[in-house]
Amino acid sequence: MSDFKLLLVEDDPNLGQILNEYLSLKGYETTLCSDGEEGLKTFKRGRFDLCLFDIMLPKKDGFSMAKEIRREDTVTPIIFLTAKSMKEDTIEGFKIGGDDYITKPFSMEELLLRIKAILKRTTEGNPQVSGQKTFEFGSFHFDYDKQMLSRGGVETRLTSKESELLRLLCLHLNQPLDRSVALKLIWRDDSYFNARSMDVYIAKLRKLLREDESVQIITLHGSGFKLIDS
Amino acid sequence: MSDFKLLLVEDDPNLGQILNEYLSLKGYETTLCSDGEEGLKTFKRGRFDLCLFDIMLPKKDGFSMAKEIRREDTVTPIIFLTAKSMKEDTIEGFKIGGDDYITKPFSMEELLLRIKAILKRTTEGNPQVSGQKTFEFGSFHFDYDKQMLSRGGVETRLTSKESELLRLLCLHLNQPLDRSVALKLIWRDDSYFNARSMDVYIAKLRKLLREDESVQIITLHGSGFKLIDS
DNA sequence: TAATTCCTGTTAAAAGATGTTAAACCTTCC
DNA sequence: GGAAGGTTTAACATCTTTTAACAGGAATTA
Repeated sequence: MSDFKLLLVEDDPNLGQILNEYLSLKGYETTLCSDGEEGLKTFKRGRFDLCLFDIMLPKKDGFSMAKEIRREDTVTPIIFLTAKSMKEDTIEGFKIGGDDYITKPFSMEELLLRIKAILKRTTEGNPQVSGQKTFEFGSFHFDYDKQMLSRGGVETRLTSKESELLRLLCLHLNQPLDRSVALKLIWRDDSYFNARSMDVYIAKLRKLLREDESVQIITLHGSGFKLIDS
Repeated sequence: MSDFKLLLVEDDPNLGQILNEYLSLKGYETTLCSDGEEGLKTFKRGRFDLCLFDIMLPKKDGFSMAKEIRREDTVTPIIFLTAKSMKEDTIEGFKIGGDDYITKPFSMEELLLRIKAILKRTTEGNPQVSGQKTFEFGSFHFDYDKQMLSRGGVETRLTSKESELLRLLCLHLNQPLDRSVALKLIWRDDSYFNARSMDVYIAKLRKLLREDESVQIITLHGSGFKLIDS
C-alpha cells in the first residue's frame, strides 16, 4: 500500500479510464480529470504527491497547467504524457524541478516505473521509503549507485548504460524484461539504432556475467530478455 | 541572520540608499546598482536569491533586464518596483515564475513582507535554491558560506566555483545532478565551453574528495554527475 | 524442408563525451 | 603596472556510446 495520491488529467476517456484503474490497482489513490481547468481546480483543492498531465487537453493544456501550478508550488512533480511528434526541446524547457515526460504510446509498466522512480526521489531522506539500489544474484553483488559489479572481492566499474540496463534486468530478475520498455526507459526512444545499441550492451553484460555459470541473460526472441539466477 | 543575497537596481540615489541600508539592517546581503547594464553585469557575476528591479532605469529598463535574465535563469525571483501610473496588465505579463511587483510609493515593511513571502516560497523544498549552508558527507564537512571543506581537522579553502558546484552536488547527494541544470544555475549558461569548465571543476573536486574512499563523484554519461556517500 | 525474412550476436571502427593538465586570460588588490 | 589567485580555454588522452558490417538463429511461408 503506497498511499500516494496522483492527479491524472487526460481527455481521452478510454486511456483515462484504463490508467485510472491500473494505477488504483497498483495501490495509488488516483483522481481523474478530463480537462485542464477541472484539473487545475482539483489540484488546488486537494493535496497530491504527483501529477500526470496530458499535454493536449481541452480548455487548458498541460503546459499551462504546470506553469500556473509552478507559481505556487515548486515541489510536486509533474509527468507529461506527450505525443511522439512533440519536439524534445519543447519539453526540455519544462523539465525543471523534477518534472519528467513520457511519450505515447507507452506501456503501463513503463509509466509505473517512472512514477516509482520519481516518488522515490522526492521522498528520499525519508527512511521508510528506501529504494532498491543494490542487488544480489548468483555470486554477484551489484551497486547501482556506485556503478559497480563485484564478485568474490573483484570489483568491476560499469558505465552508466551498463548500469541502467543491468538494473532493469535485476528489477525483473527471473522475469521477462521487454525490449521496448527498456529502450524507452534507458534510451528514451524505441528506435532501430537504439535497439542495436542495446544488443551491444546485452553482449557486454553477458561477457561480464560469464564468470558465474548460474547466471545468464536469456533471449526472448521478438520480445526481450530475462536475467535468470538458478 | 537570513543570509540571503539580494540584487537591488534603483537609479534614484536617495531611495536606493535607503532601501539598501534598511535591507542590510534586516539581515539581507544587498548589492546596489544604479543602472540596468551595471545591474545585469552584476547579476551575471554573482549568485543572488532575489532581485529588486526598478522599471524605469538608465541604459536598460527593468523589464529588459528581466527578459535577458529569464533566458538563462528561470528560477531566481524578481520583484519590480513600479510607478503607480504603470498599467497593471503591462506588469501582469511579467509575473511568470514567481515574479512580483510592488508600486511606489510603498512602505519598507510592505516590501519586506513581500520579500520574505517570496523567499519562503521559492526556498521551500526546492533543492536548487535551498538555503542549506553546511553539509556532511563521508568524513567531510563542507561549509558553503565559508567556502571551506574540512576533514579530520584539515581545512581546505575552496574557490567560489568549487563551492557552488560542491553545494549543488551535496544538495543532490546520492541523486543525479543534471549537467545543464548545474550549468544554468552556476554558469548561467549551458554552452560548450562552460561545460568544459565544469568538467575541470569536477576533476578538482574529485582530487579533493579522493581522501575518503567512501565518497565519489560518479559520471552519468551524457546526463550529469552524482555525488555518492556509501 | 528450403527459401526467405526478420531478429539477434558479436566485433570493430567511428563518433561523441569526459578526464586531465597546463597555459592563457581576467580580476583584484597592492 | 605587477603579483596573486581564480577561471576559462586549449590540447591531448581516454573512455563511453553509437553505428556499421557481417554471421547466425529463429520464425514464417511455400
